[in-house]
Amino acid sequence: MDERYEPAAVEQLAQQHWNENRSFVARENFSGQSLDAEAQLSKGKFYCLSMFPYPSGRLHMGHVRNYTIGDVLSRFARMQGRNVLQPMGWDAFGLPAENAAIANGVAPAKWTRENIAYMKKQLQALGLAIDWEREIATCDPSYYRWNQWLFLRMREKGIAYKKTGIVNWDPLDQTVLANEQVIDGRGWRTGVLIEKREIPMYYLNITAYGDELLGDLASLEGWPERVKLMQANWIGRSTGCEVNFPYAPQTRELMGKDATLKVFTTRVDTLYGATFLAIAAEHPLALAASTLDDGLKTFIDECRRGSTMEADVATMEKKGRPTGYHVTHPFTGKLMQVWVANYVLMGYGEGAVMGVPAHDERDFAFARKNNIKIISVVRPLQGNYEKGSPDAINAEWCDTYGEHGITFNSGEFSGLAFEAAMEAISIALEQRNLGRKRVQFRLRDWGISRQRYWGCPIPLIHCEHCGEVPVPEIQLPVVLPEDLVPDGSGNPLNKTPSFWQVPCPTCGKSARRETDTMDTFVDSSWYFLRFPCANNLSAMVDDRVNYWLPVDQYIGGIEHAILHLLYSRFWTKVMRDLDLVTVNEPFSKLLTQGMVLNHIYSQQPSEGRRAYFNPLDITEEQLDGQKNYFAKGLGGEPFRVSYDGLGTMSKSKNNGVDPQILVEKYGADTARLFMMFTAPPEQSLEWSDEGVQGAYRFIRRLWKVVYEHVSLGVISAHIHNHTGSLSTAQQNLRRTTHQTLTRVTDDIGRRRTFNTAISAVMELLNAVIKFDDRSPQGRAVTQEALEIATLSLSPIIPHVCHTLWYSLGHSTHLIDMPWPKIDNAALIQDSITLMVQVNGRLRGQITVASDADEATVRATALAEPSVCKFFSTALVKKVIVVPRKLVNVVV
RNA sequence: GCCGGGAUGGCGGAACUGGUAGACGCGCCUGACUCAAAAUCAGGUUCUGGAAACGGAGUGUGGGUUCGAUUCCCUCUCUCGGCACCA
Repeated sequence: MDERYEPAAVEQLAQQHWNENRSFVARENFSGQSLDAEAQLSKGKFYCLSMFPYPSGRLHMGHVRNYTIGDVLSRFARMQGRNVLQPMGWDAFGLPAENAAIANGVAPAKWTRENIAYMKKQLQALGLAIDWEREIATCDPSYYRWNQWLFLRMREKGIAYKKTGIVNWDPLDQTVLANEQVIDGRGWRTGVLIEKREIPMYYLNITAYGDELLGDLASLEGWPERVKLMQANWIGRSTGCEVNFPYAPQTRELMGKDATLKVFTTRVDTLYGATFLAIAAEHPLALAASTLDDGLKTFIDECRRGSTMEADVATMEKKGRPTGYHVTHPFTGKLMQVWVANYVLMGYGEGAVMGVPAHDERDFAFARKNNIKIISVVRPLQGNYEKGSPDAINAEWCDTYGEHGITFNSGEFSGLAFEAAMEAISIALEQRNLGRKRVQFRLRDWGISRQRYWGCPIPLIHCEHCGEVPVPEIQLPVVLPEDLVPDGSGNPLNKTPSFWQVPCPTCGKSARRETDTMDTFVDSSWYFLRFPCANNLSAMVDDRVNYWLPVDQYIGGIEHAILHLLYSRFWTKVMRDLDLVTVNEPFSKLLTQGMVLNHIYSQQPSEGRRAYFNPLDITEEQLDGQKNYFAKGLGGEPFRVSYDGLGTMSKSKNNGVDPQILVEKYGADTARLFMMFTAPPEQSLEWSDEGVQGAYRFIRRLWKVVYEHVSLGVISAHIHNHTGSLSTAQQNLRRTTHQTLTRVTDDIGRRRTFNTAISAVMELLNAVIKFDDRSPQGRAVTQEALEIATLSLSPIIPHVCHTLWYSLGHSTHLIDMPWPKIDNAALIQDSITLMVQVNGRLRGQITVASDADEATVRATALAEPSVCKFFSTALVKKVIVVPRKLVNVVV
């Protein structure tokens, strides 16, 4: 064993051993319908999956964190005797490749594949226990052909269908922009005002699975509650009522037809309080009205220019304009104005809402602003409204107005509680054919068409004669040409006739291939189903998928808590309904890791875009009691920049730390140890350069302690280790060793708090250093402590432990070792220390036999001098004894 | 705006089921080694009064429940993630 710890050499040695032995290649042990004997004997499979990365060019710290967590759990499970699969792949389609093409003129395919090659090397340098033989990239035709194949199956079943959708249109570049490419309503490259366009798109009917996606959340016991809650709120199932408001006579005349305006409401109990209707700018009625009124047309155009992002809609000023149309109240027949309002979205419900100012905060504000009548029809369950009736002229909104209460002022439906009112009114509406009870989801169908090049082609052909024709299965995959270079002016596929000029599969006449590609969420919605069968070229999945699925542990960023996870659950259920998989849910356990944060420094130049500076290039100075920050200019002269707080590491904020530098300087083990030690996995992690040094120091200390121990000659842990023959100090170290093992086993296996597992081993190492007993018994106890430290750290810092294991005298390989066993005999303690409080304040401590009864504990506590000086025994009211923890004397 | 998290020393964090607040690490201070520095080792380090013994205060804010609250309940503030075309 070398005296010095040389990470590069140690890591190369371990990785070489794993590679030569193909240590991480997973085997199914699967033959036909039943598992073979070997698999039955083992403790079962463990499919451990970390979210696959987008190949952006270089690994970032979030990746290191994500993949280290997965690796620790994989290696731990392996030591516990599980058959482990830990695969890796690439989420390889997407916008950044097109942006790189625009910036550098390099083809997205080339850029992406080069990035994959580089990042793969980086991942391998981290020593992850990955089965690279199952690697997949979503941009490979052998992968995305199954996107296309399944899309066609969905289309046959009506799950995939076509309707129009709204996109951001840059009129100068003649191109569709993603939301992130629209900044303050303008195109990111052109700076011109963005327009909305309604174009035909393909949708997946995820709302048809709404009830199941919601209901099955309950079965996901291994998921964090907060993620399930977020998904449930996102799905947003609500029971309500559809109400049809008949057109008023003069509106019937204007429209030239007799019809109703349909709305959806969850508060039909407030129907008598409805005083107006509000419709979305895209609503057909709004469009009809705009032809008669130029002012309205201007307003509608303005609304349609506005953002459709929920966050923007919710915060913008609520504006509206009357259409001039009227409808009548279904029960009272009163005339009601129809308004166009910018806060009503066409995509939700019916694109129209009934306005009940007295009982809805948004309607209240709208009515006040536009002088619309306010009528209260629900009173609180108890008492009266605190600030008077909401329809008082000067009333301010208060939340009680929106509560469920008792109806009044509602004709025959007065005096009913919420549920009863909902029921009675909806039945009455149904009888009049003017409405019905209905379930509505907040969840919308999933639009998957993208007017972009770097994605999976949608396998359809448009023929003038035959309409929309699916590409025949035999012709799949529709291969994306890889030599095109987007220039920002629309999808280059549209300019490539060799791609879109095809004969119609049905009639053979000249036809046009669909040039839209699929949302990249499609690619990531089933990749976990492909890993088990990655080498199957003739089917999307095979029986192996049912051996490995569900994923036993899924690990990924909290930012994916809703969309990616919901789409994956949906896709899995669709595949189940097509008899392709048997599982209902793809992921049994989910660990949502927090983001990796770093400081952000920036400066706003007099013109142009804000410039961001890497924290490494920032110097700090105290000036007038305030911190000032400086970056260096091109000539080396410092200039002041502003500090913008903490944010996730990102290219755009220039606050990333390159893990490569870390690995080169300290080695992969230090990088892994730091990431696991600094924060528990679910919390966000603040970057700290000093912390890395600390991790490195710990590994060197561990190395040194083992070195000093083995220089005295190797000794077996099993010799001289019988509790009876050990000194108190020796017994104490053995107890610490097995207490540490107990903690680490629980911390990694159940709690997934790697930081506390590591600190437990640090404490053990500190105890070993203090112990320093060179007697044969002492050295055997030390040997045991160091072996357990090495084994229990091996999932976290596998390379250095690989070498230390040999150094400790073993000829076996660490990677083949099982998790060590806890020796319960070593844990036994004769006496324990209890805290003693007086009136809840800590006043002293006592030591009692560990099996002392309550009376003894009580007596010892009351006799303790540091305690009884705070009271006179006669005044003791109560003594609370918490077994094995504390005594509280109440006086 | 809505939905979901978070807030504990100079810093990252620990305290798992309501029972010793600050484990472990970083940083800093003192000392040892050294011509010196780095590295390493030993000791100290929540604030505050005190020479010490021993007290007082203290887990974002304000309130509540309890013998006892970082932990449970309510209020507010700040902050992070998501909001459907970033992935």
